[in-house]
Amino acid sequence: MNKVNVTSNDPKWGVQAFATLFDITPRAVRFYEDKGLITPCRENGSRVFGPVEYVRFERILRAKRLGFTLDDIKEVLDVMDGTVRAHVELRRRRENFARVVKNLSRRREDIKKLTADMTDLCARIDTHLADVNPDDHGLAFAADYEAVFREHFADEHTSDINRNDDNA
Amino acid sequence: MNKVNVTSNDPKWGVQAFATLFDITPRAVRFYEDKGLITPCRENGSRVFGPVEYVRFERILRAKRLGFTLDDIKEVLDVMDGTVRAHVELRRRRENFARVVKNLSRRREDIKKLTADMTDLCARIDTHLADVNPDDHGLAFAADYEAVFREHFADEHTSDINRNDDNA
DNA sequence: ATGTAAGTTGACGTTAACGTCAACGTTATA
DNA sequence: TATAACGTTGACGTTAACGTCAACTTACAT
Repeated sequence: MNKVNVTSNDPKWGVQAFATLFDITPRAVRFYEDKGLITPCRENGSRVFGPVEYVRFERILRAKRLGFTLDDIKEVLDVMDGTVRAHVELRRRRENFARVVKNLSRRREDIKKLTADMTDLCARIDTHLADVNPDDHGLAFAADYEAVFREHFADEHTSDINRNDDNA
Repeated sequence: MNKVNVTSNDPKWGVQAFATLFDITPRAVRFYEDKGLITPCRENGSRVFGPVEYVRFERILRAKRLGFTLDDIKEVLDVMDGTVRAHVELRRRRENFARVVKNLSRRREDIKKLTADMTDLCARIDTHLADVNPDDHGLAFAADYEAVFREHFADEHTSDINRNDDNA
């Protein structure tokens, strides 16, 4: 329970080292600071990144990979930092966050389907490359998907009532 | 096996109707055509979208939601359409596709973690909003995540040897 | 003292994915 | 016949997320 604040042997990075940790450029890191996503401490002018910045940045990039904008991410970080005291605003953001969570499960479905599609495609390519004679390989896909459309389309549009929007 | 080409009672949409089906603008649809992602048939000048375009567009947007660029997506569609005959190029793309599939499983992890984070945050907001006295709620997060960093960081960097790049 | 490697702040350029007009053609309905 | 309603093709504007300089400081090894 004692807040000793032992930052002695904690790892520290300059902007260059920190950037390469996440496989990005120093420019990107500075850009994120300008946007207010991270606020590294300074030692005579230079930025110094520690463990706190590391975990924070991990989550930033995680969200970014999933297609969220930096403004979206800041909306979350602000709440985490406790800089959003107004209850009305907190409630507003909480609703958005809840929507995001819902959409994330839909993303999972997207990943499933895309993974299936891509592995299937890879398999088709393999068989085609292994094949000796080049037959009408290209049209296979269109034919397949035209066939199963009716059922698919029916499904989509009976459940069309409860639609909801995208990301943030 | 008989290619009857029964397009009689198939659903058809104009660009406006088609766009609203996917909750986007006609401009976006036209843009995708300019990029070569879809090629709807024409009836005296106007674009006409059918089932084929529908399923195609579904997949396009699915990939887009996961952060892929339109050029990335076109690389896939070209192969599906069979317009990439050169074996060398086919092999090249197949490798990329395989990488994409691998990265998609990492995306799943991203979703998991972000979902956990967001639901946790929502819960914290709820308890804070329900609470009567406003105590030092804001700092909770930073403290929590500083604590678990060491172990976390060690994990990250022992498995740092087998890194691989991002999307396409 | 002189590189050299690391950092800094502007300022401007760039790319993707559209938005936003403008100017125009076609069809159906009052 | 006129006036919507729906379509078309440019052409230009916009935003996010940086890249790419330039001009400069600071720390340290030779």
